[in-house]
Amino acid sequence: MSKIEKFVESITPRDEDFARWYTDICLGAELCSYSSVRGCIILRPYGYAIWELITLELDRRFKDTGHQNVMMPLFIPESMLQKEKDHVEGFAPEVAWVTHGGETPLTERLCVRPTSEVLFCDHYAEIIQSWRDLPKLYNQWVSVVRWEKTTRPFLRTREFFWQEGHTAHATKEDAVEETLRMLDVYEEFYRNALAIPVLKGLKSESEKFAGAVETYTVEAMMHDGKALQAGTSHYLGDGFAKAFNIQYTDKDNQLRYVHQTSWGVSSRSIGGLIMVHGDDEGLVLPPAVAPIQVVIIPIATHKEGVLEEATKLRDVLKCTGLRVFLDDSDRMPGWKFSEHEMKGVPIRLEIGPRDIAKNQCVAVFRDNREKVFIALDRVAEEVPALLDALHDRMLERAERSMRERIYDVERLDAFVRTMEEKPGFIRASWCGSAECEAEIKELTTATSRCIEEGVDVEGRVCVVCGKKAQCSVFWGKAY
RNA sequence: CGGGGUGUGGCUCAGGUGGUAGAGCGCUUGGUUCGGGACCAAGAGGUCGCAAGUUCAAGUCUUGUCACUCCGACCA
Repeated sequence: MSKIEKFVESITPRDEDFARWYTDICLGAELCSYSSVRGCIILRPYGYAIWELITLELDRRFKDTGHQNVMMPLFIPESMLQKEKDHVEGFAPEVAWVTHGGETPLTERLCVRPTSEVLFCDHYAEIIQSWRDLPKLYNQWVSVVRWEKTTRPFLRTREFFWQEGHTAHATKEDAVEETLRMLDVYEEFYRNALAIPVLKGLKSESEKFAGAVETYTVEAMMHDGKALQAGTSHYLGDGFAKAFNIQYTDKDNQLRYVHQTSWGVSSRSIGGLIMVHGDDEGLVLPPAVAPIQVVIIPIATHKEGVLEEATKLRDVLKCTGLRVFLDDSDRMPGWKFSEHEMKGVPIRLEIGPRDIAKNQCVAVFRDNREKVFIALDRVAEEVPALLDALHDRMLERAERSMRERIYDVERLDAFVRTMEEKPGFIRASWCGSAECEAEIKELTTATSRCIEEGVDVEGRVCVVCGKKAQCSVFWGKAY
């Protein structure tokens, strides 16, 4: 074993160097490659397949809630971007500009979209006239560019893939309802598709989206205790509508401004998958977004009947609609085991001469490595149920891991000490002032992740200044 | 933007004091193997990041430059 081990490709142990472990997985599981442009990645087939499944899961939910897909242009004229003041100021530092067409300088430079609020607004101003035109429930699947200085695969890339929903409503109530509805969609998606539990809530003033009235977020806790902003949903109010003159004639023949929302989830969610579920053997994927849900590994393929039985097994499983892969390459079985563990395949089925003699196969689960025998004529019924159970275990484990690492703190010194000593989130009351929030960032580098919903803080005081608390906040170091 | 590090086959790296490039892994072909990363044999593959300079001679020395990477600052 030790002689072999030397030659075996291995990844950095997770708890030795989390950042290197993360990169090792991205490359080792063949999710992505670095590209020749710093901060941009190439999504390889396996990584893209995961993204494709994520988009399918989300898109289905968007359609179910009445949304339509559109495609806006890649470029935004500078003058259009500048119409909403807060919005430009927020994005200006990280915008990429197109200045030339061929050799000819452009009369107005074009921004490569960092997000598409203004494009949607410009279009909405054109197509919305009457209350009958509302609501407009649009979404688009595109990539956007933000010229980041520090980049990491999936977590912070200069170009990333995402969906951005943009809606226009007649009233504030409708828009706020939409904002919260999509936040719930995100939460449900993260739990049921990615097996990732999230904290849901409102962002503080300093953390909210440039140009929004309110920003809601779903925040997930990674294995190292840091927070990943996993999705945001913004209530934009009528600020954009006023800047872009998006008005409609209401039933009472009065001109009114629309109220808008926007919301997005990006390819960063893949980073979340890696950092929530991965282990020292590699990626661990929840079945819903696993490009291969079941890998079949035949043992002793040169022996009579093995490949035939393995193929039969594959065909039976395919009929149940599962994504199955029969690895009949000429690699050693051990090599295949490791390879598919690295790729996070939820269930491995082994079938060899000894199994065939007993009319069974061996199932091994990626999450807990447990092994069970399944009768060949029971595979089609049992495997789907085993996958469901695997998803539930993954979610449960992630949930426990998060809950166990949220610490309640009442005083600033305890806050600082806890943040230093224990990876995870802190739950602490806050007066709502930007000064106190800044002080915590200054002392600990942690930021407010979101405001806890439905909590009565009567009688409580701010963890920093000791004045009357306005709300309970989750704090953490963030990616 | 500041500081450190690294650029040599696809990958990881070796090449004291200059003399015209090597290993392991991977890859190709054939054979034997197959229940946790096999073995044997024969092959293919490199203008040493780029550009100047010193020298009879540069992977090696000098200068410049570019890229990547780590730490910090910044950052939705």
